[in-house]
Amino acid sequence: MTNAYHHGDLKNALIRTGLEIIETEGVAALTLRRVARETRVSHAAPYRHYKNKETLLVDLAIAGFERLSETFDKSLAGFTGSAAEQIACMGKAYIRFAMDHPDLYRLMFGDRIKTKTQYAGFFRAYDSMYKMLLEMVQNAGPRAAGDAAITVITMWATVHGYVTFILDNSPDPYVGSPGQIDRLMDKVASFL
Amino acid sequence: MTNAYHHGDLKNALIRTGLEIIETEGVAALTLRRVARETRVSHAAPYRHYKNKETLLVDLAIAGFERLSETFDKSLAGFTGSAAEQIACMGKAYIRFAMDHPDLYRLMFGDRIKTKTQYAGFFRAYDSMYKMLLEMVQNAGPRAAGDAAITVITMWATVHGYVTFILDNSPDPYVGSPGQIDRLMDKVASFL
DNA sequence: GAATAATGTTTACAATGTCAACATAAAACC
DNA sequence: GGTTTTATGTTGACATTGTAAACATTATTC
Repeated sequence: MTNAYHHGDLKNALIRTGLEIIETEGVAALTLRRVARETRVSHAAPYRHYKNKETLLVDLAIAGFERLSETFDKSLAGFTGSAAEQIACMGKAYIRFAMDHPDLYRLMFGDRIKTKTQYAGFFRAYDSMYKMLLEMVQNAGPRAAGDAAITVITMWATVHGYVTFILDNSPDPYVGSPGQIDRLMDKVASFL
Repeated sequence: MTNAYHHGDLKNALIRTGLEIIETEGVAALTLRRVARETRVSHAAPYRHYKNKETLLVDLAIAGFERLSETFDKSLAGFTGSAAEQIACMGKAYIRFAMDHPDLYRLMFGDRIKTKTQYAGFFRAYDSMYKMLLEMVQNAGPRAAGDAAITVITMWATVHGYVTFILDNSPDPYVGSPGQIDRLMDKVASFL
């Protein structure tokens, strides 16, 4: 397995190292050569597994979606409450995830990765999250299909926009305070 | 003025060139050396006017805020309608601006510029826009001061989040269609 | 008019993404 | 079992970039 020459599981090792760098020093510190270095491999080795830097970033973003999914599962495990309460709970979990993993979140939703839909794995991760939200809104009460879509988009846009205000900078000094998050989520839940 | 050696107005010329590059080829194509080249000046000349690349980007973002302001003025000139209609009108102008100048918008609101609040000019531009929105919401009807703030944040976050869905990629294939924009803005106006 | 400050240029450097040429281990095939 | 092929590493090279230092030229100030 772990020869001197052949690594054995380099691709996953690169992903692990990449996530580590993103979480500790941010995406700006993530260079291909550094990922290689910290995985104890030559600077060109990643090219045997990735066409270029962006395709590695795609895998890191996909890993991010998996973690976000787990966060949702945990926050909803054994949750009993109205549809609106459930949505508020998930929204808060979403915001906390973004605040805890700012650069990973940016990688998933920002413009660092261009034309994301061209990457099948990325699209799957994104789309399954959208489908989950759609289902949740539809379970909250009967409505026309088109209406559920616009409701989901509006809610998600609100939370996502708010999160980027927190992460990137805020037009208002109170952005991101716990009290404001609660009030924002109350409003979002009322979109139903 | 325009000597062979001393340019005369290099700083503004750099800003003009930078905006040109952003609008035509995007922020990824904007390198300091290229801005210098297209301004017909040596690659280190910008350093007499800017500490580093980021400080030039800050000036470009500020120019973006000025343009967005003008867009608002135009879209509201002679507008007569309810407060809700006015907000919907401005929201649509905002979305159109972002779609027309995607990379400039990203520069203004994205994470390309770190800790924006440290730049006084940037903060002023940002803050005056926030104040304007706040005033508009307060004019729509009497409400507690704290309530106006959360209302503005929610509205702005929704529109901003929606815009980044359009620019970066969309979880839903209909994101960005004219009909959807109208329906989203109806919802936003109802936040009042 | 000389000293000084402002504003250019040239040269240099380290870091980065990427490619080509080469080396070695693993797998497939006879 | 040995040979060929493929997968997966390494080394070395290159152009581009941001940035700093040293130097040149023009403006400004005393």
